[in-house]
Amino acid sequence: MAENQYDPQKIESKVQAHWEENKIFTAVQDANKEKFYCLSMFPYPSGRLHMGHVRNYTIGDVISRFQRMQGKNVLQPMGWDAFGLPAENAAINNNTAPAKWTYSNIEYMKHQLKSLGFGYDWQRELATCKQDYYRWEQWFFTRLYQKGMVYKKNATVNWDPVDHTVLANEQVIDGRGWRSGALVEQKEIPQWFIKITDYAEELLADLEQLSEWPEQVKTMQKNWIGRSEGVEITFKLAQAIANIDHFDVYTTRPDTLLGVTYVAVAATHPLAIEAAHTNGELAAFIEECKNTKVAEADMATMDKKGCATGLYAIHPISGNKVPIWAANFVLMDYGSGAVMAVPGHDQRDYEFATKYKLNIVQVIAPTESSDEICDLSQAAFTEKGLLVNSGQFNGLTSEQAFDQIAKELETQGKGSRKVNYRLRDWGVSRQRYWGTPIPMLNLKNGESVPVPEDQLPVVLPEDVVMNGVISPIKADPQWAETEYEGLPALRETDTFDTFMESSWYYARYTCAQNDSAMLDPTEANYWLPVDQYVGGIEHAILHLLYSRFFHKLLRDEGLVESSEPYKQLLCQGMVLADSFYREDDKGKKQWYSPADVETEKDDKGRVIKATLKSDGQAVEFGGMTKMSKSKNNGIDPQQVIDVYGADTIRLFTMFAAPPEQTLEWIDSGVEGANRFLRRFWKLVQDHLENDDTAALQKDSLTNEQKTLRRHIHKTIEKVSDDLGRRQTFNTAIAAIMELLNHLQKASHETVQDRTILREGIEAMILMLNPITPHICHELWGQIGHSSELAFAPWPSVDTDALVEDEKLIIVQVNGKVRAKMTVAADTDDAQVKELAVNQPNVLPFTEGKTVRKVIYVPGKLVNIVAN
RNA sequence: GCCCGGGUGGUGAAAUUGGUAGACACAAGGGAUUUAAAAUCCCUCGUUCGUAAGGACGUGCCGGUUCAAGUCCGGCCCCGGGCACCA
Repeated sequence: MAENQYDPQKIESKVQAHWEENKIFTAVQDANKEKFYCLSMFPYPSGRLHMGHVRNYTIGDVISRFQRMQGKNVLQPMGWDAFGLPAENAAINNNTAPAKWTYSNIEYMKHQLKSLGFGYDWQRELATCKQDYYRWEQWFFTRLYQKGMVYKKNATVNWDPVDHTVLANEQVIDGRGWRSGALVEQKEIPQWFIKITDYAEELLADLEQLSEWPEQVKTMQKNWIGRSEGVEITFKLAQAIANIDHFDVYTTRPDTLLGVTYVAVAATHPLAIEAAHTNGELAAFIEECKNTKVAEADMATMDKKGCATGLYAIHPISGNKVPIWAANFVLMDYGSGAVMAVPGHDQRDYEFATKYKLNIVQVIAPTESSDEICDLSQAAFTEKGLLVNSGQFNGLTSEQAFDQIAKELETQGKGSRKVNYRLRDWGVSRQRYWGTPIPMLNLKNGESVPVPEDQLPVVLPEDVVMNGVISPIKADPQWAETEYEGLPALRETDTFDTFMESSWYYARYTCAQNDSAMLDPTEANYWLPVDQYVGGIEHAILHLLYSRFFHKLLRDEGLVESSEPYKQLLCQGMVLADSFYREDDKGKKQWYSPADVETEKDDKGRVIKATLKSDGQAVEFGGMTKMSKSKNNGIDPQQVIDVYGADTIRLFTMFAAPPEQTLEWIDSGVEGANRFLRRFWKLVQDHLENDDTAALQKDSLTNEQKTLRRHIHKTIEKVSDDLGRRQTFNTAIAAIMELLNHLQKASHETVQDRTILREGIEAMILMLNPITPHICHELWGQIGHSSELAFAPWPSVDTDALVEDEKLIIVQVNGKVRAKMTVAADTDDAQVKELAVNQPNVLPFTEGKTVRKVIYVPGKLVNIVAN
């Protein structure tokens, strides 16, 4: 009997060994099969897998195995997004080196991935922190430099004035440095940029080709790129200052130009800085503006403040003098660092003008209104309309005025039409250690040149000591010293943004071991583009946009032929968990794992009280947020794997919710998934006790047998559609569960009964294989197959089995269900309506009323309209 | 603040093109089996009125379109993601 028990640990290690020995998931080019490249976003090796990883990689594995059963040549690789900030912090906390910490995490997480039974081609494994990977990124960057795609300019960073270091946005908490507690300042430092804006138009236009991407993601990208048509206008200064006699602004509403009553420049704009030399108030204001975080969300929500510069500009059309203000909401890094202000027709300008008592002039009147005056006492009028108070342009519509004013400015040489993008060039410099060294040299004469190809890679030393403040390669002056054409030169000590590595890893997998080129064109062009990409929705903009951009750069370098990297995209919803913290005196938050916290919830499920189990004292509730290292709310799947096995956690994860939906993790329910697998196991064992079967006699089936076969084939039809087209794994599993319920209740008295039961069992094994491959592999062998289940063809639907003799029709009166009736499938429409109207449960609701209309939705529903 | 999602029983969810709201599970309650427990099997399970048949109400809130709305439209509320140096 013991042999008959479902023992996941035993089965899973056996089956995983079988896959490994037989190299089932090793992918090689094959001209006879259609290729299918399935990719899941690679993990940051943070230490252990969390539920978000399990969800992501199970989805990818289900799709890969499903496609393999469709006869495709499947490539599914895995690797490590190994550079990044957490390694530096962990190194400090654990008194180790980032490299050592990272490699040991990779080792552990790789073991976890293998124990979950994911079918990866491990021969293609890569880690971005290894020089055989990043050397090609360095090489490619120098190519981009030579093409003029790379430039250096000043950009703003968060500066910790105590630690003398640059902070990531995440390291700024309530405006203070997370270690020092010092008020963070904005600082301008020189950084490298890649001209993604050169590709803005193509990145926008090519979204059209991505028919298998979620609309939501395409909309987000489109809005991020933010194409607008407007006019760039030159304002002359009334009086030049320090050789500056003009500046430019960009507007999408040139029709409101005559409503400009002031202009606003960034606090760090040269005009503001020059004016501050003789204006103490302004100098103080500029100083104050330094104490904001650089994140856009902070800029948008802060109080809008300004200070008059004392300078004036000449309005390009009216010739009036308008004051120039410095304002904290104008970004120097974006556009020209100056904006024109139309308080009558822009809400932000309106609020600013009201606060500082600046003029508000109406120049647009509502089209529909007979009265040309609109009420500007409460808010700006921001819609388009007819021009007023605009001299020669009065009476024009906003659209006509756009053209006329643009034309006038162009004629006078004071402006021109311009297409503008919200998208900014990609700043790739980071002042951190654990990243790819930027392959540039700084010469004595101030020039910068790329590291010559024969000196690549610039290797990052791995055996270092972190002091938590300064990057080890910045701390060691000798590291940077080198020569260029016989002259002393200093290496760049900044490293790349880690988005650089994740922007091209999908391509490198096609030839991960190649040490003679970035990409092998025959491999890359065989496998690319990725057919299915799976990853978290939180990457919908930045990673996916950078990656699309990089693909176009690779194309233009002649390394790939396609224009887009990812054909189909599935954005899995995040796995969320409660988060809890305590704040210390400095305001620094200490996060506690939900596993260590006891909560009380109100009747709406909101947390009203939370206490730490270890000391019984209160902790603050930080909301339900995405599982992450930084909030310490990742739930470790290892315990579930240890207790129930990989198949159970895979099944439960896929069953809990549709893949795109946010999932609030609760582990009750895991038990149910395991129960299902045990029932499935038992069904097969019971069948094997008497598996005497014969060829199916389709024309001598009883009604019960016909019904069971219809269940089997309807399930195959639904599961094929759910796994293939809809990618709703939860409903596929529900359908298979229903089928198990039917098979369990089915008779196995006759040979014919057992033959149909076996048909159902085989279909179940095949359909569950993508989701729970270990148990399926084992049962496939037990029922007598010697073929490899991973390559078994997907079951096909017998359309004869689907035919139904009768249909269930719902009968409504005025939209409310009053009866249900079963009619023969060939009953004609008039007869169905007649039957419906005369249903005993219908008559009381139509009595005394006139039947106005009878609507029949064929095969489904009759609605009788009566009053 | 801006952009993108989401909100359905005690819980996770289903309803695919506007056509039976709650499939499939979890939890709970009741029963069978067992010396006992585990495991397994059976039944009940949106709220409410009713002995029952059946009725009324019900998909975050308010309003609209339609024979028919969880689904479409308008306005709000709440929750989550992203906002360019977390990955």
